[in-house]
Amino acid sequence: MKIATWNVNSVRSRLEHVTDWLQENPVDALCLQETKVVEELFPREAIEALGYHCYVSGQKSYNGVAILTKEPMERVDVGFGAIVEADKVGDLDTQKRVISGVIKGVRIVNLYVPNGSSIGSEKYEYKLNWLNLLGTYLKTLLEDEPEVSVCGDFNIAFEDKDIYKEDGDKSIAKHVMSSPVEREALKTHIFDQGFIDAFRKFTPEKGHYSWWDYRTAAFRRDRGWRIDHHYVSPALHDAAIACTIDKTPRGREKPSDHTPVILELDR
DNA sequence: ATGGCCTGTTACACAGGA
Repeated sequence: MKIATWNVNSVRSRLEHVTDWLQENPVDALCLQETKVVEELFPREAIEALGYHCYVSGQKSYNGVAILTKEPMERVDVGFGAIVEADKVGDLDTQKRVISGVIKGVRIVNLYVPNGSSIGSEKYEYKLNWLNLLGTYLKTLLEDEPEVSVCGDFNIAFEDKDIYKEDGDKSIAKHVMSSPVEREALKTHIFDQGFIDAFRKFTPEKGHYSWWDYRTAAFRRDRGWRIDHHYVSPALHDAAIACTIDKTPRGREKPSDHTPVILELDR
C-alpha cells in the first residue's frame, strides 16, 4: 500500500497538478493539506472521475485537509475532538488541520501542523499547544489501534541535515520550523511514543527536501527544507518498505511550494 | 540585514504562509 502526503497550497489552484499526479502515481491514499476551501466547494467531481473517494475537512481561505483514496476508507474521523475529550481540545479544532481513517487495517492520520509564524509569537504558542494536543491524540489512538501511519506538513525540520543550510548554521535555531523548542515538541509528542521517521529509515544523508520557498529561486538553487513527513508506529516499523520524495510537481508551472512524499507499506 | 512569491478575499491591499 502506498500513502502520499502533499501540501498543495489551494486544491482548486492545483487541481490539474493533483489529477495529473494521481494518474501517473496511483496511490492508495493521497493526503492533502492547505486545500483552502470549504467542503461544498471541494473539487470532488474531478477526483472521483479518476476513481478516487474524497474525505474532506475544509474551511474558507485557510488550512483544510483531505484524504483521497482508491478504496473506501473506514472509520473516518475529523479533528482531535473525535478521540480527545472536548475540555482538552478547547478551540484547537476550529482550524481544520486533522483528518484520519482506516485502510487495510492501518489508521492513516493526515495533519497540517500550524506554521508558527515567528518564534515567540502568538501563532508560535498556538503551534506548541497544538503539538501538545497531537501527542495526547496519538497516545489515545495507539491504545486501540497499534498500526498508525501519520503524515502531513509538519512545518518542522527535525535536524539540520533537513535544511539546505550548512549543518550548525547559527541562523537555524532562530528560525521558525527549526527552533530547539519545536524540535523538542516533535521528539516528545512523536518519537518518544515510538514513531519513526519513515524517510530516514532508508535515506540518512543530507540534501533531500519537500518544500522550497517561492522567493529567491529557491527551487532552482535547491534551497529546500524537509518539513513534510511520514511517521509510523512501532507495529509498522518493519512494514515500511520505501519512502521517497517526488520533486517533479515542484518543477511545473505555477506549482505548490511543497512536493509529494510517498510511503510504501507492506500491507 | 532585508526581502524576495503565491493564494484567497463581500479584494483593488492585506493576511497568512514558511
